[in-house]
Amino acid sequence: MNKITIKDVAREAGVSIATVSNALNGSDVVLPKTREHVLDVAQRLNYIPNVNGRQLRAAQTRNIGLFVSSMAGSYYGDMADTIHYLCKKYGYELHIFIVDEEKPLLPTLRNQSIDGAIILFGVLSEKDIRQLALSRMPTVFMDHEIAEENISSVIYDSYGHGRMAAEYLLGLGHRDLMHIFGVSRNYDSIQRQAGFTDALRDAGVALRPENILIGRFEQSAAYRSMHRYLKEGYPLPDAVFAANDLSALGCIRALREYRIRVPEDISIIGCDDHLLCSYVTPGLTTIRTHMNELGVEAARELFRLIGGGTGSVQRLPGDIVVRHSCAMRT
Amino acid sequence: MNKITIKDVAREAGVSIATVSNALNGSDVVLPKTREHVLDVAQRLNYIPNVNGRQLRAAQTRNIGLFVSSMAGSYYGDMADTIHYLCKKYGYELHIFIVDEEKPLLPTLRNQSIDGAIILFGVLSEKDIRQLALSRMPTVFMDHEIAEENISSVIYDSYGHGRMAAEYLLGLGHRDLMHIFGVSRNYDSIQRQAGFTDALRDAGVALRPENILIGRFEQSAAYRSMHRYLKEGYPLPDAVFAANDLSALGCIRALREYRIRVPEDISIIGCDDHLLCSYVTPGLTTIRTHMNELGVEAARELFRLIGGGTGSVQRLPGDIVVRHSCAMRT
DNA sequence: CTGAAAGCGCTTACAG
DNA sequence: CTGAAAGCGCTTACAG
Repeated sequence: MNKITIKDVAREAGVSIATVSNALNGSDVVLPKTREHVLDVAQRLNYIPNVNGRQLRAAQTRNIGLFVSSMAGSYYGDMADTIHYLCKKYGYELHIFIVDEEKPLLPTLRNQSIDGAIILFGVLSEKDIRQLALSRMPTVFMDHEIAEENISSVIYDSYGHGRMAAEYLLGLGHRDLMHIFGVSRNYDSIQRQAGFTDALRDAGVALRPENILIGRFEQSAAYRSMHRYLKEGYPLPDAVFAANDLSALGCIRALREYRIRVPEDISIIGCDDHLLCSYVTPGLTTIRTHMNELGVEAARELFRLIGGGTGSVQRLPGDIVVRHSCAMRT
Repeated sequence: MNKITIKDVAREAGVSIATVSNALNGSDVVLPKTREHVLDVAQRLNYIPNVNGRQLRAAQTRNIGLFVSSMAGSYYGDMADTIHYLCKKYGYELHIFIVDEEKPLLPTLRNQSIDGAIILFGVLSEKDIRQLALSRMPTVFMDHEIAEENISSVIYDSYGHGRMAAEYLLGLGHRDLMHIFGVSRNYDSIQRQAGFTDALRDAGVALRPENILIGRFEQSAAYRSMHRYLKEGYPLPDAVFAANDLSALGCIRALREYRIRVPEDISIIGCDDHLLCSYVTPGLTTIRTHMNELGVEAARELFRLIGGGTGSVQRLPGDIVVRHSCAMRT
């Protein structure tokens, strides 16, 4: 068990630990010759600085924390890579944490092992937020809207996505619409539905209350909801806006079992532009939400905050990717 | 900037910092009454223990590190969730790090901010491995075979996967086979190819050298290789074993452009059982590698090592998921 | 049961 | 340019 510390290096090199520290940290006060010697010894002893010792004393950690609810399903993976890439570019390490809903997030956030945080998902109470604001820890939220001195959010324009879907379907001549809703307390879900229903209302088009199904952003839940809907004999709508692509696919699966053709009998538009969209048949028309750009903007925003900038809210617009799951009303 | 330390709590509660520490850590030496009082004060002051202070002193960190090359593409995301779940169950925190190929991995590993590591991907030199062995840090590798006192590996039986694919295709009557290779220095790639070619050799079936194409585990690379193969007018093989599902899909895309039908004209088997397999048409027959179980086993193995167990090598067998991309030779 | 004190490994003014 | 010393926030023997 060779636990080499700065002391060992100092002794071996015949200098003080202060000099070792200075040499190692590239401080230019130390004589080049001394420096090289220290570096040599450190290398030879396989010296690895202890982060805890360093961080206990140092003002900054050069670590960024990324907090995610889950890494599954290819949603956040790409984004994590993107954020990691940017952190590296700015000279920071990225630590990814999967958030445990039962465990308070705040302690980890305020641990002072990180200089800033990007929260892709995390439940914080009002009180937590107030504390976070007081702590001055630069933080970027991606799961809802908030702005404080040291807190920004970089989010999807989910309200806009909802409107966009509605307007696209209306433009194809559809009038009897349906929405596959996501998750009740999810900000994007709520916003997408709001945008969708507002656009219908603005166009003077009624939405049957039974035409809002629960999809929970999952294939299976959307499948079950749609299946039940058809089984109970409700009239088939003209078109469906699903809160995400997976639930659109679940919906299509149920329709297929009833021999209802997409897009001949019903049009479907999803949201996200998931990898699957271009693989399935028919290709799924969807709203591209630019997930990676969201990651890029979040990282940039975090570094702006770390650099002393003040919090703001940023919304990323989406656009429609037309494939083959929507058709003009005949 | 309210940075509350154990000192503040001690002062406010009118006790020593030792007592605060004991109260907070649930040590039963402290009088219940004192304990509650301290806990109250800590709560009121929003005290959050500093991890660095603690870890500098404490023997264990209760942290596990997971090292991944990339989180993109839905490969490792599910596994990360699985491992996180198990860590939680064992009372450990999981820190996920995306490995930077240019940056030495060893320092992070030996940081002593973690009690153990699972390495899904990481380049370590012979010397690094020796040091790792000396450091006694419990470590589980998933990207190649290795066993030391404190080091285990839990890996796919990739050689077996290759054999399995070959035997399945031979069993369908195919004799002119092709392999879409993955990445040259990847352990699983090499093993899959070895298993495949050994099985052919054992069956006395020749493999044309030009029938090993480069797929790099990617759709696009496999597409390009297959496209070039067809363009140059080589005879169409009976069946293809692709090193993973994505490259199988790239291969299919190229075939489709040449109006070659799967499985009527050519059979294709992939590897992994990626989410996509059941979505594409035709459904992709593949070798299920049980990625999640691999994660489960890796975590279990790590905790066994942490508990004092000694290193071993564990291989997970795969099995064939039959869909619609392979047919009997007619 | 409680507290004074040492020490974990490091950085950073401050002397020299 | 170099070193002695203080101190970051905590835990843990050790006295009392």
